[in-house]
Amino acid sequence: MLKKERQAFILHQVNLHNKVLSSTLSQEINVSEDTIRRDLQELADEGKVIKVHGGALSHSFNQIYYPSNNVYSHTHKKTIAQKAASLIRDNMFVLTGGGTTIIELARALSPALRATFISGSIPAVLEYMHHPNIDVILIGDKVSKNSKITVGGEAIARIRQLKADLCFLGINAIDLEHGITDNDWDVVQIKKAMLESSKQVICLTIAEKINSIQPIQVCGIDKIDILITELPPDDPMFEPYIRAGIRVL
Amino acid sequence: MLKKERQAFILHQVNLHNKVLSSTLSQEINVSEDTIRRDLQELADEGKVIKVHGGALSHSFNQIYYPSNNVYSHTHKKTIAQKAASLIRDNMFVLTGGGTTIIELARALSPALRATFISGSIPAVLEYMHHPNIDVILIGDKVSKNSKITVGGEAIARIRQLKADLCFLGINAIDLEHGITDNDWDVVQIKKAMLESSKQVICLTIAEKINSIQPIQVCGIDKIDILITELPPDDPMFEPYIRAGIRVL
DNA sequence: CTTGTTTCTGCGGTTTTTTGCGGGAATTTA
DNA sequence: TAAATTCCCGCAAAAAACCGCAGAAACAAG
Repeated sequence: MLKKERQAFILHQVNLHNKVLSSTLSQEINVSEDTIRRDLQELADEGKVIKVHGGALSHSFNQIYYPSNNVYSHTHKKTIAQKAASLIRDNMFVLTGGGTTIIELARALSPALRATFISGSIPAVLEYMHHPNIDVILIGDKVSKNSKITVGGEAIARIRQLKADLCFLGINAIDLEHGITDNDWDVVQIKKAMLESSKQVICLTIAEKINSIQPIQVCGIDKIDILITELPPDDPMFEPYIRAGIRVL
Repeated sequence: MLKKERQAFILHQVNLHNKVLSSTLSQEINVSEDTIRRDLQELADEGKVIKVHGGALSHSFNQIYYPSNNVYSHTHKKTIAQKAASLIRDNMFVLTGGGTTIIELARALSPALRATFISGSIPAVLEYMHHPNIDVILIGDKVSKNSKITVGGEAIARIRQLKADLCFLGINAIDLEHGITDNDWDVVQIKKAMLESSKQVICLTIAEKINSIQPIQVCGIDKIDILITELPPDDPMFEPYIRAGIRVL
């Protein structure tokens, strides 16, 4: 069998099944695994396949990746994400909501981190999936198209069964008197369940949203353990919150 | 034998078999391999064949095996998706797996369609979310990074609670004797649960995967109600499947 | 028909390509 | 952490390609 012919066959298999194993191919074509590996390397150099440990993947399958950079207050959210990521230790169970700040958190995670992330947010799960050492648990239920998270009784029941180490919530409004508030009934129910099911509750928000109010309450400020914004923790804005027992980062 | 005559014969062989070996040609025509090589070189310079180490290939070879299209068999999958979409009626409950064909199905849905889609595939759910009148139910559990669907006992238990009208499965291999087969244990478990939880099972695949085998069995062909490929249903390839009681579209 | 020229072909020797294999490094998995 | 895969590097053997070259064949013209 000619080399080109063999490579064509391999490419065919990759495109057909989205993945191939070097061992299987070497048996099918009756050549050594080294040869297969060299072929895969060449095809990968030409951009025809994606070479991975043990075989290769189809390029088209993995290409659902969108770098959304034009997010409001993007740099602010990045600094928030950095601070939040520093709280996560190996082998922790982390419960997260949705929202752009959480997405940034997902991107800020160290590749070396080994942890389990649980979320009902589809964009967040997409990001977690790209990390090498993170286990991702998706909470199922009806998908809310606005917020892109799963909502409903089933999701809440699943969350109630958990006891996570950390819970990260991107919040829309926080105020001393009314606590965390939001504007979507279903999402609020999920957030409520999440913060009840976690040992520590960490709220992420840009400073703009501090001291603002939305129609529906998620919880009082007494439930919050840590508050993270893009500002340094000694900003005078935070004084009343710190007095209320919240740690600010 | 004249040189021109010999080259004409070689070209004929190349076009006939899509490939020739210098060694066999030299035996057939009774000339030295050097002569064959010189002939192939000339034909290659004229653009008649593609010379490779050990022989030569026809141009159609490259057209067949190196498709210029970005996504492999993309147009095929679109026609499959069209046929599949035509089966869905308003107010149906539809269970779907993952894979590129299912993504195409999601994109082929009429904006006017009102239905409920249930899936554990994250890319598929992303597509369903974009539709105005579709309710999306996400099946939760641990996320398999390879296949981008949720897998595990929790997901299977949720699927078992359902009885959907239709179940669409993108399949990787189907064969009369071995039925539907696949190569990922967890995914196979999910697919098994899905086809048990649906009144009708519809398999989507490009025709190339017909009569191929993968290591793990999903189900026998008796479980399949409808089979959809890009080919017309009267293609002789389908005869044994139709005799086995499968409706082909 | 002969002769000089050009083209073609096979052959020996050298270079390049391809492939399998051994062993150690790196990575994954249990 | 240890065991098992898989990868990577270099080597060696086999196959194929390349390079001249010389003899054979073809061709043109006197």
